[in-house]
Amino acid sequence: MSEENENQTENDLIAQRRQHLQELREQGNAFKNDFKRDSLAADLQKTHGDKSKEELEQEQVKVAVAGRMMSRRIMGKASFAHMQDMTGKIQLYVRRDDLPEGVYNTGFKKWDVGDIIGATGTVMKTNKGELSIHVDSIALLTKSLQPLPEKFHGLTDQETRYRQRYVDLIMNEETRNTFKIRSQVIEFIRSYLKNENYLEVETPMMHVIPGGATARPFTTHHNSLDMELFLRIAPELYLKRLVVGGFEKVFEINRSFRNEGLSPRHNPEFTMLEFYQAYSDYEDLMNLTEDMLRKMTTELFGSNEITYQGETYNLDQSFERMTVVESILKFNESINADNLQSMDTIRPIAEKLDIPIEDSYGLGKIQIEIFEKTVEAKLLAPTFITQYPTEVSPLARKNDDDPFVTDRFEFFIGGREIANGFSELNDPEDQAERFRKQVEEKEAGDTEAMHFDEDYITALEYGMPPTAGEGIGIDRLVMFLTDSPTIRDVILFPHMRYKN
RNA sequence: GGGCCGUUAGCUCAGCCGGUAGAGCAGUGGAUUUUUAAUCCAUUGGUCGGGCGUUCGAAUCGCCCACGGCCCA
Repeated sequence: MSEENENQTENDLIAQRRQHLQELREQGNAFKNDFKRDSLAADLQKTHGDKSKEELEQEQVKVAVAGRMMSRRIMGKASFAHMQDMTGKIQLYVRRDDLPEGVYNTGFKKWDVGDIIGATGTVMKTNKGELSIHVDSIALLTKSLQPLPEKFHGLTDQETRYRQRYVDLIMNEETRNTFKIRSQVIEFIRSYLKNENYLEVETPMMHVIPGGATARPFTTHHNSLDMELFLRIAPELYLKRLVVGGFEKVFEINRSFRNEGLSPRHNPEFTMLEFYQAYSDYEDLMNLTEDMLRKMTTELFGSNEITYQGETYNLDQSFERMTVVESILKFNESINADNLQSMDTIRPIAEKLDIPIEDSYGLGKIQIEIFEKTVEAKLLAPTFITQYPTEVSPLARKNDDDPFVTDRFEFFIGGREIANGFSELNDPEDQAERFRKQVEEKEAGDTEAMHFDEDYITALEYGMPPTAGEGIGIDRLVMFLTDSPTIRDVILFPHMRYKN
């Protein structure tokens, strides 16, 4: 395509900027990298924001700043521009007669909003009281060819925000803030667990046998080994191998992958914290979870009150705890406890709720279906649900008094599952039996059922100390903490369909 | 996978009982030495998501497709 054609098919605004870039190229290196800044916008606001106009005139503080020009108001021989760096914005006051000859008219006035610039000058305050920099030298560092969204409404189109996150980040402070909080959440968890003597580890992302959860995996292929591999659906079985190995407290924060539909709560790759500690049980982990979340909100927000989608949640009060069965009874007045205890009586309940019952479903599975349909979304206040049926918990330790259930909990807040933890099953023979059941279900057509992992059984046969483990969905936790309605708002580059 | 809604200028949006596309911001030219959604005058800019159909005529009506959003599975 000739340059002429290219310009014809290209938007006028871009063509114009390309022309500007061409002129810069003719003057020398158009992508110079010789400007050093010494100050950041937020630091300047913090250090000088409270000073008076007169004080600043006295002090004559010289600074060098750099960033993206976000707006510009030309008023003849003087102009105001806002420049944004990684910490925030600062206003520049640019006067023709304070700059070297020609810079103002043939340089500054021809630059575009969105360009990356560097400026030196003196910290000042305008008559209206805005901290600014009275510029004495200014340079264009990087030409921006793409026009930015409008200054007032900004970028609101969700699709563009996800597909071109860089534009979203340039334009929306809220977005920047969400991802800063995400980073802080992860940083907090690391320091909390390290403080508890945990060791951070990395385990394989590519599994020969996908395990640790019931979900469909992505498959891939290793060329030189000519073998099928699976992207991990959970790190669980590897982390417990490490506990066998003597790392009695381990955690991993990283991606897992599940081959399922997209939704406001599901992204095919998502981030989980999993942690395991020996000589502990699931109650210890409930206590730890409660403590960790409370300290997290205190440290990050200075408060334990979180507002999510219009509801306020207080994490100060101790979190509610109830069993699966108790919760079903609580939210279904028409159901009584006995009805949940036999196939004959639970079937009609499930049918009434339009829950399709597969032949392979046992009592426990049907209980969980009823729970998911009638309870989950109503668990707004922070709540631990405990005693999950053994049938749906193939890696969890059976309860000593009632082997129908396991010593397992899930944590809910705002009607969403955030965490899942249990006393780990460390009886290798029981575990082998559970795997066999999973394989039966897989053979009966359940694509999400687990494989039999022989090496994992071997590991347990060496002896895993009594251990409790938990997984926390980082994306969902961050959604809650940042008041984000969809998981896409907390993942920098969420998965999108290919768009031509 | 199913239902509903959306896709119009770079951005944010009008126009949708069919009559040949508009506004604000951005851009361009001009005025302006403390503005801040700066202001004032003038002005450029569109395969109306894609395709097929109905019609003398489609941004507008119908069908199909793509992408997105919400709800359900």
